[in-house]
Amino acid sequence: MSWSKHGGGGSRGYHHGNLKEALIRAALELIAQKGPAGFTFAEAARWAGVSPAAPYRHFRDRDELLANVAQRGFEAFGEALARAWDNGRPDAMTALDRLGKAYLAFARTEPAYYSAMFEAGIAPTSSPELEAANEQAFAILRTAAEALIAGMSGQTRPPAMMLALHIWALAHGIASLFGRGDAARRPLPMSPEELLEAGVLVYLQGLGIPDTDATEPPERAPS
Amino acid sequence: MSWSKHGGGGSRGYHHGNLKEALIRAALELIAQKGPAGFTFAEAARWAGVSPAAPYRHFRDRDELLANVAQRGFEAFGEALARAWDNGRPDAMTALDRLGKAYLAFARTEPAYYSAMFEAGIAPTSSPELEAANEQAFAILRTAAEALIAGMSGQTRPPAMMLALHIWALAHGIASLFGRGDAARRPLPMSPEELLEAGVLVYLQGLGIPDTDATEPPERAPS
DNA sequence: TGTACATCAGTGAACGCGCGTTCACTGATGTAC
DNA sequence: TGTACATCAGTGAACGCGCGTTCACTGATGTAC
Repeated sequence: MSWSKHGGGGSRGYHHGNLKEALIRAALELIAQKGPAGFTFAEAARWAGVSPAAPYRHFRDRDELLANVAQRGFEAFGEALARAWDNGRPDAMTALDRLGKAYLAFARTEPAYYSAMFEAGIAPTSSPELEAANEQAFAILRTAAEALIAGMSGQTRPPAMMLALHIWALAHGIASLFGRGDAARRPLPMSPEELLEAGVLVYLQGLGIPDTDATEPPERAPS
Repeated sequence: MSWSKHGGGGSRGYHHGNLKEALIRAALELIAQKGPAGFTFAEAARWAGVSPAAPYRHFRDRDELLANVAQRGFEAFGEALARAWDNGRPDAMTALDRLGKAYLAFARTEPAYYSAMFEAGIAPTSSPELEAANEQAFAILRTAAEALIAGMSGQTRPPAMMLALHIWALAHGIASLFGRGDAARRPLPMSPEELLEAGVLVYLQGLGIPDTDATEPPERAPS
């Protein structure tokens, strides 16, 4: 028996047809099951229903496959963040809250991607595509940071880059310490989402956002 | 040739004398070189100059050895943090700054410990000793959080636990994204220490610390 | 102080296993004419 | 529309390797008397 063709009903003859995709999916499945360490080239091939030599037609080695997975991960991550940010609608604070939740949701529902991206020891510069995907995901955070400080005067306005890095680090810290599904998760007296939201609110408060004495009215939604 | 006896001048006969220690040190060395994944029981034994069967006298399996390494790590981590905090002398803000630097310094100078502690997939509850060491290290952060909010009135005082968790998550996020020595480090337009310090300052500002309209005088050090 | 004995800690040989990688190969697909 | 041929993608057998684990064993150490 062979599970080689998961999606679609195409017949699997001598040629697989979409082996590259199948290998990436297999890698994701294996990483999800046993972490980025417990995944081998040979097993990915077996999972795709293909001989152990076949993967070499598509990837130089295990690392190249992993880097590809990480790249896909960053692409999906960037899309999820962009969707959550939704161009800052209806206002930056509301959108930022969604962004934070989307960050944690991604880390939780796509642990395989997340660990390939951040914990597999892959250099973010190991391929131009990976680097680009990485930067594009981070760009969402930067855009959000810029929107948040847009109303501030030059005097009190903090660097957007710094703001973005702080939010990223906090979200990543919470995700990797408390937000994972596996055994390494630490117990927490609240949900990761609550912890992140509270942290970001306090932090923005420290920056003077929302700009309490600014031109725009605060216009808070009820609770 | 055999490097079996690193420290001390004891003779190595049939008995190693301190194999358990030697294996832990070997594991640290191997993890530092190749990450927590690239470390095997057999290689640790070879490193200690001992037959591949010998480690079984001291550890049930690879995971038990890893958990032991993580435990040592948390012990050393807790000590380093406690030393940096120094009971909050001369004041909580100064001590907190040292604490943050000590956190990042540990992650950077002891990457093997750090990854065994946080990235090797070991459950923090996998042994009572590990759990205790873990809690003791976190207790320092909690103590610091309590000292920081000590002067605040019950009205505005935030929960110490939350404060400690936020600082921990931010420090961990920065350490794992930007503070490592290996290839996975991401470039940063400032030092991790500066990023952390700035983040913590903004965060505390958001909480109303230092308590600008409190009873105690601010007493800021120059610069 | 010496001896007998129990316990401890490491030996070394052996096993089965899965991995990474290579190789000449072959079935399938696409394309020029 | 058909045929010849080049290229592509996967085969399957083979290799050397290091790992984890076991086993009966043996040298070293400690202790009772």
